[in-house]
Amino acid sequence: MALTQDEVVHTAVRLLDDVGLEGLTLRRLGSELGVSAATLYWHVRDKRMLLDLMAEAIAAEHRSSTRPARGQPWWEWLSDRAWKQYQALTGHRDAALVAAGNRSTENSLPYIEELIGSLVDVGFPPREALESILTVGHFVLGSALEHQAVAARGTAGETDATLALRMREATDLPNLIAAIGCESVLDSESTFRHGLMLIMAGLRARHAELNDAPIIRA
Amino acid sequence: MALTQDEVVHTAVRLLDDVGLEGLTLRRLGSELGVSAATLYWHVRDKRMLLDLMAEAIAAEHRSSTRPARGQPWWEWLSDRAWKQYQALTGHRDAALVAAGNRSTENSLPYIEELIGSLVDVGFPPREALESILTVGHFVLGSALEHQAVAARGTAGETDATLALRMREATDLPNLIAAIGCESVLDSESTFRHGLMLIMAGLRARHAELNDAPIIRA
DNA sequence: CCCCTTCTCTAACAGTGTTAGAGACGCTAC
DNA sequence: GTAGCGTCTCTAACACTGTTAGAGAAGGGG
Repeated sequence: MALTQDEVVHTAVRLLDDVGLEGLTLRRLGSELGVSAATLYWHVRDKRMLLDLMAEAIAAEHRSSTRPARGQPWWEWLSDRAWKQYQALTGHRDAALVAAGNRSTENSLPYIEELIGSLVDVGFPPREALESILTVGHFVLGSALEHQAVAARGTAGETDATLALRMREATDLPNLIAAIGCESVLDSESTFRHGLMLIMAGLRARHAELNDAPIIRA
Repeated sequence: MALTQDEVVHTAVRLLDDVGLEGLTLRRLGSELGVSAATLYWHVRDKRMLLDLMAEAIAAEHRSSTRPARGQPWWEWLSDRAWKQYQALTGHRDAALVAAGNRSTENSLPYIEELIGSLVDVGFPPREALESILTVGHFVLGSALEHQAVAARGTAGETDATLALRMREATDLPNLIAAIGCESVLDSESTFRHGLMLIMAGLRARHAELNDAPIIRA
């Protein structure tokens, strides 16, 4: 049976997990598919386009529950969406880097439309809803990027442990040492959750400012 | 006079502004310095290391006022730091991408130490101060990345205007259209400011929770 | 049967990061 | 002065990359 674009994209994602972004070469992907590298150009215009499709496939993995469940507070729902997005990005090796260079196609627009709708429904003006969703998205991307940069640093170069050790020896970084504490190293997941909490707190404050104040409400 | 590493890094940054990350090749950089490509390997171990040094040089551009001015609220000071960092990243072409792939050296540790110190001084526990600063950093990186991705999309491929136009024709994206409004396109600077405002609001709420409540409550 | 679309191939091109090894420059020690 | 030595730069090449031109196999419809 003839090779299809979906097949190319999906085995490209699987190959990315194995060999990382640097190892993802068209010849390698071709041999994975039992096909020459040139053949891939029949299914995909560019390597750039392939990466775009990959980024979209990864982002679409966890796209669900585009509306809050019944009785679920909107901030919990939004937090959950951000968390899923973060998981999708950190779940595949170097996926954040792929998404970073990505020029997003317009396939994500309906999804964003639904997100905005949910925030508009609870009282945010459309413009502000969009800006807030973008804010969450930027935070997610930056966090995933940093998470994977740390991971990449671990494989090659000096590990985090030695870095932490050197810090402990330095007496001129008291606050940093106090921040990391006795635990070996700061894990990026708790940092992500903290940041998400901050943004949600800001969003709720803003929501109260917008909706409670004008309408005299108890 | 012999070439120095600083010279290499700085003309590399200048070259990046001209030709972008894709155009930044070692041979091109060499010819810019009147030197062969192989020579650069005397001053720099890798291309990866060169990029790391460039990212650090760019990040260090706007590093100043590591403490709030007298009488300046801490959140305004922190906002300003984030804004300067954002400017440094968006001020150089593709700088966010360079910073994204960067394995950060430890030169930034003293800077982070000072930032934490300023937040600890106003009553944040060290751990939370660090996580909050990282949160701001991730948001800045993600925002800069998206800003430059949009810019790159503008040069090659279909422009934002046509994209916006197509959206306007679609009747199934009412909220998105309402969000963008009659203005041509959403500018990333105002989105950044909005996100920053959200994080600062969250931070202030958390600050109140930490410092005011315990006195009254427990 | 022949044409035509769809898919895949081989061969090559221009360019990349990177390395080995050979020099040129300037300083210091005899 | 000159021999030696570290510092810096060169040429030539290697292995690889994305990408393209053009040739060919497979199979269905006139």
